[in-house]
Amino acid sequence: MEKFCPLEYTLNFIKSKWVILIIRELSFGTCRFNELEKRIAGISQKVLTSNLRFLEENKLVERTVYPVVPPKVEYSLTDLGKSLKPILDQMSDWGVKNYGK
Amino acid sequence: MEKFCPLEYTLNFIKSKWVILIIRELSFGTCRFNELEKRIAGISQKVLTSNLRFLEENKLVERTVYPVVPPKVEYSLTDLGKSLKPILDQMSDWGVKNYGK
DNA sequence: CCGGATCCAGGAGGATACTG
DNA sequence: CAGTATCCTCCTGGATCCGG
Repeated sequence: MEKFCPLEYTLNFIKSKWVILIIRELSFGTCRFNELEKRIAGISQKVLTSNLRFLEENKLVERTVYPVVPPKVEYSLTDLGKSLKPILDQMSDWGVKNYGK
Repeated sequence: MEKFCPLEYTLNFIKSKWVILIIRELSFGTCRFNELEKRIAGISQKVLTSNLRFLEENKLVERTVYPVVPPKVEYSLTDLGKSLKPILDQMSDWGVKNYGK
Protein backbone atom coordinates (compact mmCIF):
# COMPACT_ATOMS: atom_id res chain seq x y z
CA MET A 1 0.00 0.00 0.00
CA GLU A 2 1.23 3.42 -0.98
CA LYS A 3 1.64 6.14 1.58
CA PHE A 4 -0.46 9.22 0.92
CA CYS A 5 1.61 12.08 -0.43
CA PRO A 6 -0.13 15.47 -0.42
CA LEU A 7 2.36 16.86 -2.88
CA GLU A 8 1.68 14.08 -5.36
CA TYR A 9 -2.04 14.42 -4.73
CA THR A 10 -2.04 18.08 -5.70
CA LEU A 11 0.24 17.46 -8.64
CA ASN A 12 -2.27 15.04 -10.11
CA PHE A 13 -4.69 17.91 -10.58
CA ILE A 14 -2.37 20.38 -12.19
CA LYS A 15 0.22 18.34 -14.03
CA SER A 16 -1.58 18.63 -17.34
CA LYS A 17 -0.71 21.52 -19.60
CA TRP A 18 -4.33 21.83 -20.66
CA VAL A 19 -5.81 21.65 -17.19
CA ILE A 20 -3.86 24.65 -16.00
CA LEU A 21 -4.84 26.64 -19.06
CA ILE A 22 -8.49 25.77 -18.52
CA ILE A 23 -8.33 26.75 -14.86
CA ARG A 24 -6.72 30.04 -15.79
CA GLU A 25 -9.38 30.86 -18.35
CA LEU A 26 -12.16 29.98 -15.94
CA SER A 27 -10.56 32.09 -13.22
CA PHE A 28 -11.64 35.09 -15.28
CA GLY A 29 -15.23 33.96 -14.94
CA THR A 30 -17.88 31.57 -16.20
CA CYS A 31 -17.37 30.47 -19.75
CA ARG A 32 -19.11 28.41 -22.42
CA PHE A 33 -17.59 25.37 -24.07
CA ASN A 34 -17.20 27.04 -27.41
CA GLU A 35 -15.64 30.11 -25.86
CA LEU A 36 -13.08 28.01 -24.02
CA GLU A 37 -12.21 26.23 -27.23
CA LYS A 38 -11.55 29.53 -28.96
CA ARG A 39 -9.54 31.05 -26.13
CA ILE A 40 -7.27 28.08 -25.52
CA ALA A 41 -5.20 27.98 -28.67
CA GLY A 42 -4.51 24.56 -30.07
CA ILE A 43 -6.79 22.48 -27.89
CA SER A 44 -8.97 19.90 -29.60
CA GLN A 45 -12.59 19.26 -28.75
CA LYS A 46 -11.83 15.81 -27.46
CA VAL A 47 -9.09 16.98 -25.15
CA LEU A 48 -11.11 19.91 -23.91
CA THR A 49 -14.04 17.65 -23.15
CA SER A 50 -12.02 15.01 -21.33
CA ASN A 51 -10.16 17.57 -19.29
CA LEU A 52 -13.39 19.30 -18.29
CA ARG A 53 -14.85 15.93 -17.26
CA PHE A 54 -11.80 15.25 -15.15
CA LEU A 55 -12.05 18.64 -13.47
CA GLU A 56 -15.75 18.15 -12.89
CA GLU A 57 -15.26 14.72 -11.31
CA ASN A 58 -12.77 16.22 -8.91
CA LYS A 59 -15.08 19.12 -8.05
CA LEU A 60 -12.73 21.77 -9.34
CA VAL A 61 -15.12 22.85 -12.05
CA GLU A 62 -18.90 23.13 -12.17
CA ARG A 63 -20.91 22.34 -15.28
CA THR A 64 -24.29 23.93 -15.94
CA VAL A 65 -26.47 22.75 -18.79
CA TYR A 66 -29.26 24.93 -20.13
CA PRO A 67 -31.93 22.83 -21.86
CA VAL A 68 -32.25 25.02 -24.92
CA VAL A 69 -31.70 24.71 -28.63
CA PRO A 70 -28.97 25.14 -29.61
CA PRO A 71 -27.36 23.65 -26.52
CA LYS A 72 -25.76 25.94 -24.00
CA VAL A 73 -23.32 24.69 -21.39
CA GLU A 74 -21.43 26.87 -19.00
CA TYR A 75 -18.36 26.04 -16.97
CA SER A 76 -17.10 27.78 -13.88
CA LEU A 77 -14.59 27.20 -11.11
CA THR A 78 -15.79 25.88 -7.77
CA ASP A 79 -14.30 27.32 -4.59
CA LEU A 80 -11.98 24.36 -4.56
CA GLY A 81 -10.90 25.17 -8.10
CA LYS A 82 -10.36 28.81 -7.23
CA SER A 83 -8.16 27.79 -4.33
CA LEU A 84 -5.63 26.42 -6.81
CA LYS A 85 -5.16 29.84 -8.37
CA PRO A 86 -2.47 31.06 -5.92
CA ILE A 87 -0.38 28.02 -6.76
CA LEU A 88 -0.69 28.68 -10.48
CA ASP A 89 0.15 32.33 -9.93
CA GLN A 90 3.26 31.39 -8.02
CA MET A 91 4.29 29.03 -10.78
CA SER A 92 3.75 31.75 -13.33
CA ASP A 93 5.88 34.17 -11.31
CA TRP A 94 8.66 31.62 -11.09
CA GLY A 95 8.54 31.15 -14.85
CA VAL A 96 8.79 34.88 -15.52
CA LYS A 97 11.68 35.28 -13.13
CA ASN A 98 13.73 32.27 -14.13
CA TYR A 99 13.09 31.83 -17.81
CA GLY A 100 16.31 31.08 -19.66
CA LYS A 101 18.50 30.53 -16.61
CA MET B 1 5.08 30.13 -33.39
CA GLU B 2 3.95 29.46 -29.85
CA LYS B 3 3.65 32.29 -27.38
CA PHE B 4 5.78 31.86 -24.28
CA CYS B 5 3.75 30.86 -21.26
CA PRO B 6 5.57 31.15 -17.91
CA LEU B 7 3.03 28.90 -16.23
CA GLU B 8 3.59 26.14 -18.75
CA TYR B 9 7.33 26.71 -18.57
CA THR B 10 7.40 26.11 -14.83
CA LEU B 11 5.03 23.19 -15.09
CA ASN B 12 7.46 21.44 -17.40
CA PHE B 13 9.94 21.18 -14.57
CA ILE B 14 7.64 19.88 -11.88
CA LYS B 15 4.96 17.92 -13.65
CA SER B 16 6.67 14.61 -13.09
CA LYS B 17 5.86 12.69 -9.94
CA TRP B 18 9.45 11.54 -9.65
CA VAL B 19 10.98 14.95 -10.20
CA ILE B 20 9.16 16.49 -7.28
CA LEU B 21 10.11 13.60 -5.03
CA ILE B 22 13.75 13.96 -6.05
CA ILE B 23 13.71 17.69 -5.43
CA ARG B 24 12.15 17.14 -2.05
CA GLU B 25 14.78 14.60 -1.04
CA LEU B 26 17.59 16.84 -2.22
CA SER B 27 16.11 19.79 -0.35
CA PHE B 28 17.23 17.99 2.82
CA GLY B 29 20.80 18.11 1.56
CA THR B 30 23.33 16.57 -0.78
CA CYS B 31 22.71 12.93 -1.51
CA ARG B 32 24.33 10.03 -3.34
CA PHE B 33 22.70 8.17 -6.17
CA ASN B 34 22.28 5.01 -4.19
CA GLU B 35 20.84 6.86 -1.23
CA LEU B 36 18.27 8.58 -3.42
CA GLU B 37 17.27 5.23 -4.85
CA LYS B 38 16.67 3.85 -1.38
CA ARG B 39 14.76 6.86 -0.09
CA ILE B 40 12.43 7.23 -3.03
CA ALA B 41 10.29 4.14 -2.77
CA GLY B 42 9.47 2.43 -6.03
CA ILE B 43 11.72 4.37 -8.38
CA SER B 44 13.76 2.36 -10.86
CA GLN B 45 17.38 3.04 -11.66
CA LYS B 46 16.60 4.06 -15.19
CA VAL B 47 13.94 6.53 -14.18
CA LEU B 48 16.06 7.98 -11.42
CA THR B 49 18.95 8.43 -13.83
CA SER B 50 16.91 10.03 -16.58
CA ASN B 51 15.15 12.37 -14.18
CA LEU B 52 18.45 13.44 -12.65
CA ARG B 53 19.85 14.11 -16.13
CA PHE B 54 16.83 16.21 -16.94
CA LEU B 55 17.22 18.21 -13.74
CA GLU B 56 20.92 18.62 -14.38
CA GLU B 57 20.36 19.87 -17.93
CA ASN B 58 18.00 22.48 -16.60
CA LYS B 59 20.41 23.55 -13.88
CA LEU B 60 18.09 22.59 -11.05
CA VAL B 61 20.45 19.92 -9.77
CA GLU B 62 24.22 19.74 -9.59
CA ARG B 63 26.13 16.52 -10.09
CA THR B 64 29.52 15.92 -8.53
CA VAL B 65 31.58 12.92 -9.53
CA TYR B 66 34.40 11.70 -7.30
CA PRO B 67 36.94 9.69 -9.34
CA VAL B 68 37.26 6.86 -6.87
CA VAL B 69 36.64 3.14 -6.83
CA PRO B 70 33.91 2.27 -6.22
CA PRO B 71 32.32 5.27 -7.96
CA LYS B 72 30.83 8.01 -5.85
CA VAL B 73 28.42 10.56 -7.26
CA GLU B 74 26.67 13.23 -5.26
CA TYR B 75 23.65 15.26 -6.20
CA SER B 76 22.51 18.52 -4.73
CA LEU B 77 20.07 21.31 -5.53
CA THR B 78 21.31 24.46 -7.19
CA ASP B 79 19.93 27.81 -6.04
CA LEU B 80 17.52 27.63 -8.93
CA GLY B 81 16.38 24.21 -7.75
CA LYS B 82 15.96 25.45 -4.20
CA SER B 83 13.80 28.29 -5.44
CA LEU B 84 11.19 25.74 -6.50
CA LYS B 85 10.77 24.55 -2.94
CA PRO B 86 8.17 27.18 -1.91
CA ILE B 87 5.98 26.09 -4.80
CA LEU B 88 6.22 22.46 -3.79
CA ASP B 89 5.49 23.38 -0.18
CA GLN B 90 2.40 25.28 -1.23
CA MET B 91 1.24 22.33 -3.28
CA SER B 92 1.80 20.05 -0.34
CA ASP B 93 -0.23 22.35 1.93
CA TRP B 94 -3.07 22.38 -0.57
CA GLY B 95 -3.05 18.59 -0.66
CA VAL B 96 -3.22 18.31 3.12
CA LYS B 97 -6.04 20.81 3.35
CA ASN B 98 -8.19 19.55 0.50
CA TYR B 99 -7.64 15.83 0.41
CA GLY B 100 -10.91 13.99 -0.05
CA LYS B 101 -13.08 17.03 -0.80
C1' DC C 1 28.29 1.98 -7.20
C1' DC C 2 26.46 4.16 -10.93
C1' DG C 3 24.68 3.92 -14.49
C1' DG C 4 23.65 2.70 -20.07
C1' DA C 5 20.92 -0.23 -23.51
C1' DT C 6 16.88 -2.40 -24.77
C1' DC C 7 12.12 -3.69 -24.88
C1' DC C 8 7.49 -2.87 -23.70
C1' DA C 9 2.83 -1.16 -21.72
C1' DG C 10 -0.30 2.58 -20.72
C1' DG C 11 -2.08 7.06 -21.05
C1' DA C 12 -2.21 11.89 -22.93
C1' DG C 13 -3.35 14.08 -26.60
C1' DG C 14 -3.68 15.24 -31.95
C1' DA C 15 -6.68 14.58 -36.47
C1' DT C 16 -10.83 13.82 -38.41
C1' DA C 17 -15.61 12.69 -39.01
C1' DC C 18 -20.17 12.51 -37.30
C1' DT C 19 -24.68 13.79 -34.28
C1' DG C 20 -28.79 15.28 -30.92
C1' DC D 1 -23.37 24.26 -29.85
C1' DA D 2 -21.46 20.76 -27.47
C1' DG D 3 -20.12 17.03 -27.62
C1' DT D 4 -18.93 11.26 -29.29
C1' DA D 5 -16.38 7.94 -31.90
C1' DT D 6 -12.07 6.26 -34.06
C1' DC D 7 -7.59 5.94 -35.02
C1' DC D 8 -2.92 6.94 -34.32
C1' DT D 9 1.49 8.87 -32.31
C1' DC D 10 4.49 10.19 -28.74
C1' DC D 11 6.29 10.11 -24.18
C1' DT D 12 6.70 8.51 -19.42
C1' DG D 13 8.03 5.15 -16.89
C1' DG D 14 8.44 -0.06 -15.57
C1' DA D 15 11.46 -4.42 -16.11
C1' DT D 16 15.54 -6.50 -17.09
C1' DC D 17 20.22 -7.20 -18.38
C1' DC D 18 24.88 -5.61 -19.11
C1' DG D 19 29.38 -2.72 -18.25
C1' DG D 20 33.17 0.56 -16.34
